[in-house]
This record gives sequence, C-alpha cells and structure tokens, in this order.
Amino acid sequence: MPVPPSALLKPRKTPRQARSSATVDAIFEATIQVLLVDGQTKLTTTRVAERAGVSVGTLYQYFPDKKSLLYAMLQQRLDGVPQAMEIAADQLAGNTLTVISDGLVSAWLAAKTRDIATSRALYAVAADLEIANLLNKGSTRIRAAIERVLISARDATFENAPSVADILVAILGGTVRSVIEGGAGPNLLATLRAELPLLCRAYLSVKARSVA
Amino acid sequence: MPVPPSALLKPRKTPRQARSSATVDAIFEATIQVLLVDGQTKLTTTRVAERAGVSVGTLYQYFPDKKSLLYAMLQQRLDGVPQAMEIAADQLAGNTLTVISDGLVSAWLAAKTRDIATSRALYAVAADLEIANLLNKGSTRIRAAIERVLISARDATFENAPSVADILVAILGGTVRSVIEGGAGPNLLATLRAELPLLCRAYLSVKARSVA
DNA sequence: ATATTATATGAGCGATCCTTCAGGTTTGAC
DNA sequence: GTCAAACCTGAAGGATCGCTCATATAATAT
Repeated sequence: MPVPPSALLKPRKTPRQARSSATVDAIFEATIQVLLVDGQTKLTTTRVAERAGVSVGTLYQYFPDKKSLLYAMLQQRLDGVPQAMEIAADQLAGNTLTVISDGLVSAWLAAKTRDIATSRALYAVAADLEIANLLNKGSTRIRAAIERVLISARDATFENAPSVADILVAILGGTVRSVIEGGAGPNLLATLRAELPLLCRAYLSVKARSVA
Repeated sequence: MPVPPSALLKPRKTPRQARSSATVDAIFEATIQVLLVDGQTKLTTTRVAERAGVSVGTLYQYFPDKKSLLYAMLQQRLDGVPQAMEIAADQLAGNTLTVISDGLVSAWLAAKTRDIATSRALYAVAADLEIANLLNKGSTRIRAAIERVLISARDATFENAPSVADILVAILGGTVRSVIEGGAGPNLLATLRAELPLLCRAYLSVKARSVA
C-alpha cells in the first residue's frame, strides 16, 4: 500500500487476515465520508477512526501518519482513472476524429462518475501539495494518452497536438470538477453528459486539418 | 467589512485612521501569501499576523475569528469578478454571437488573471463550505448574465439557453482553474488565452440556431 | 491446551493553535 | 501639556489533535 514518497514507513503493516483487510477498507471509506460531511479542516484521525468503528491505535497500525492515510486512500480509489483513459485511448487509436473524441469523453465521464463520492472527497483535499502531485502524475498520463490518440486519427492532423491535448485535459478535468464539486443536481450532470461530446467534437473540428 | 453570515461580529471594529486601513490590507495580503506558500492546513492566525508584521491581538481586533478573516479577504478581493462579467455582458448585449462569445471570454480571462495570486489562494480554500457558498453566489450572477446576453444575440437563438449558460460557466470556470491551480507555466496560460475563444465560439456555433 | 503471531485498544502525552485581555503606545482634540 | 480615542501587543488559557505504547483479544500453529 503506497504512501507519500516523503513519509517514513513506520509503524505500519500489511493486512494478512481478512479482518484486517476489512479494517483498512472501513478506514478508507470512513475517510471519504468524513471529508464529504465535515470537510478537510475537520478531517481528524479521531473522527475517521470513530466513523470506521475502530480505535485510533488501529488506524496507526496501518498508516504511519494522517497524510499517509489520505494519500493511500486516494491512490487506491483513483488509480483507475488514468488507467481507464489510457485503455480507452489505445482502443480508439486509428479511428476517425469524431469516434476518438466521443470515445474519450465517454471514458472520462464513466471513470469520473463511477464513484462520485470519492471524486468529491478528492476535490476537498486536492489543494494539498502531495495530493496535487499525485493528481499531476495522473493528469500527465492522461494528457500523453490523449496526445497519442489525437495523432493517430486517420482523417485529421494537428498543427500542435500537444497544445490541443493540454486544452482537452483542461476541458475534461475542469468541467467535470466544476459540476461535481459544485454539488449540482443530477440535471446539470445530465446536461454535461449531453454537451461535453458536442463541445469536444466542435473544438477538435476547429483545430484539425482534414486529411483528404 | 462583511463576514460570514453565521459569524458573530465581536470583537471587531472598522478602521478609522489610515494606519488601521493599512493594517487590514497588510493582514489580507499576508493571508494570501500564507495560503500560497504554506497551504490551507498551515494557515494559522499566528503565521498571518507575523507575515503582516502585526501581533495576533491586532488581527483579532478587526476579525472575530479566523474564518471571518478568510471570508472577508476573499470577498473583498474577488467581488470584482462577477461584477466584471455583468458589465461585460451588458455591454455585449444585442451583438452577434461571435462578438458576444469572444467578449465574454476576454472579460473572464481579464478578471481571473488580473490577480493570479488571489485566484490561486482562493482555490486553496474553495472547498470550505462558506467559501463555496460565496463562490456559488458569484457563479449564479455570472451564469444569469451569460444567459441574458446569449438570448440577446441578434443572429442566433437557443433552444435551451439556460443549459448552454450552465455549460459555458463550467467551461470558463473549470478550464481557468485547471490551468491556474495546476501551477502551469505562462505557456499553458497563453495557450488557454488563444484556445478558449475558439472553444467557446465552436461550442456556441453548434448550439445556436441561425436567425435568417 | 499452549504458545506465537496478528490484530485491536484508548488513555494520555506533547504539540499546536485559536482567542482573550490587561496593559502599552500613538494620534488628535482641546 | 493633558486627556480621550484609536490602535497595538504578546503571554497565557483552554481546546483540539496527532500519535504512542502498554496492554488486551483473536486467530493460528503445534
């Protein structure tokens, strides 16, 4: 279970019995709930332990400190997002630009809304430096995957694929965060689902040069 | 000097002499700097007072508590953003859609990048409930202004102007935050300046029905 | 049944931080 | 020069929180 690079790894152990794996899962879920209900400033190890139904000493058996707990929880829950985008990009490679665009948006929305509670909890702590670094790593993977698949489009080329990829990442990341974090109703999320494909397609059409 | 609605207003006074106005300004600027350098978890009244060159007792003369200080600082520094967008929207009313679109983007980028340090500091605490409420109020004003000006376009109509306004707000707010918060170099901000007009124009073109 | 290993506990320590308040300094009116 | 008002100070009290550790309980191997 990975921890922030700067953290010393003690005292911490790996679960060996089912009941300790269940304990760690309960601690992760409790961390998310406390973030959502109380916010970052009231995220304390005492509250998390209480919410998880364990004692604070149990929590400190598995995590050297509070920051490590947070980092480990986010890494476990969110590692799937960059991975899903890489897989989607690979599967879309060589298609037309429209198919690529719609496919990327679809994969992105699926990855980000699969677990909206975790995404919201993430946003609550995203400004923390080490969490931001974790997110930047993920973002860099996504951006690289998007650039590769844009270049692979069979009916379009780009004068500056890296820049286009940058903007797409800003669009995808920014709009979804805006909607999820803003606590908007299901209506706005549905509107975004309908509009994001149009938006990305429209933008890529303007940026692409057709290959006749 | 406004404070969060729920906060009790004592002990707190309004500056009467120039030196106390200067003190309050120094406290606000120090708050921003501590947020940028140390992050929210290390935003303490002691650090802010030290950075401002005053004692903590001075700080508590003007602000009943830490949350009130933060709220008041952000309200003062950012109140200009919704206002700038409302003015821009009013000035753009009745124009063609392209002029409206480019004008909104321009006004938005100007408002958000006029003081990038404050915007970044804001993002560091945006998840805090009361700050989020302050931001939502601003967002609601901007969204209403955008909707009005879209409806006023002389060469286009929209089947669902409110939804289009929602998406524009998500695009504008989300992409700028993504870039400013990500601490990207001036290159990415320049890329955004170049691309955001294209993006919004492209999207609005797809959503609009021409008036022949 | 016993011993070992894994897991769990929560009171308490030490550190940090918010806020107060009695007292000090500066400014301006008279 | 005196006095009132405005402004400033920082040690200290109280609260909160991160984390430890001596001890308890459960699971597993023999």
